[in-house]
Amino acid sequence: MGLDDSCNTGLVLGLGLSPTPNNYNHAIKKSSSTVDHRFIRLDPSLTLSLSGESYKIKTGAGAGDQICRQTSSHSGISSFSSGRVKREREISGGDGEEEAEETTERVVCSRVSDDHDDEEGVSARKKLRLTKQQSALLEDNFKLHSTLNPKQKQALARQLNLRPRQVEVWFQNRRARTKLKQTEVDCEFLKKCCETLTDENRRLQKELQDLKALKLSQPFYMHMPAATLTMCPSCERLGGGGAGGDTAAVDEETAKGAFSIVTKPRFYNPFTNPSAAC
DNA sequence: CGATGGATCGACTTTACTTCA
DNA sequence: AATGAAGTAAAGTCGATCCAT
Repeated sequence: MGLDDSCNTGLVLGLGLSPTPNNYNHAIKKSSSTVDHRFIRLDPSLTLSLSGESYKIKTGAGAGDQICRQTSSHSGISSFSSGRVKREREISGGDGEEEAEETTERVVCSRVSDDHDDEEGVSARKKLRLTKQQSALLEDNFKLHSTLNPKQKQALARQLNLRPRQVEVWFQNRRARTKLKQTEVDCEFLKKCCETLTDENRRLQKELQDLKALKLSQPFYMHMPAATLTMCPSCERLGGGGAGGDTAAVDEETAKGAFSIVTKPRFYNPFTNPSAAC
């Protein structure tokens, strides 16, 4: 398309009705004849993707601890201070924090309680905070495949000491975050495109005005044979015309008027055809 | 072949928790 | 130190879709 890799940032840009590669593995895991259209969409839109996306998990605790260290109880939420949790996270953020960590209870911990998960907690919805280890492992798995089949989910849940549902939710939210992030990147890129095109449009409008003014002030050009006009061969710019405009920008009215200079119809592409450089 | 139910997804929302001024 | 607003992420809900029965 010519828009690809425009900014050399590792972004891959596509435009048109191309399949979005999101969850492609999931889409193609189904029978080849019935590709799930939820994952391969044909959108008439600009698509942009990071070649090596990395998502930074901001928080996390318990780098050195076990995947799940069940502590006090389900009811612990209201009994701890936020300062304590904060400290714990800070401590566990770096390396070699095992010692300090040992002294700190894991305030909120995921646990496997497949059978009677909701019985004790009643309606009090408690918030799981994944440990750093859990997050890292989930992240690694996500890099391998952004969706999980039931077996993978089970295995991962077992490995992480979480419920399969929790693994599933994590992957769902993770995909959502990826998509959101991608949308933001797309948005920024389109904003830049818009700005570039606006600038170019402004420049061309000015050029057009200059040419019109030139046409009015120098009517003798009307009688000059086109062949006598000198032009820059590369950009078709008039060699001795004062305003120095790009004649490709000349509108129909002007084109069929004074300067019978044949110009190639061009579609301006701000990335592959930076006319400003001419 | 159509109906049905379960599984899974994305989209959107709610809520528990954290961070920061 | 306490507090409230804003941000973040886990979890809930809902509708759509696929697939086996």
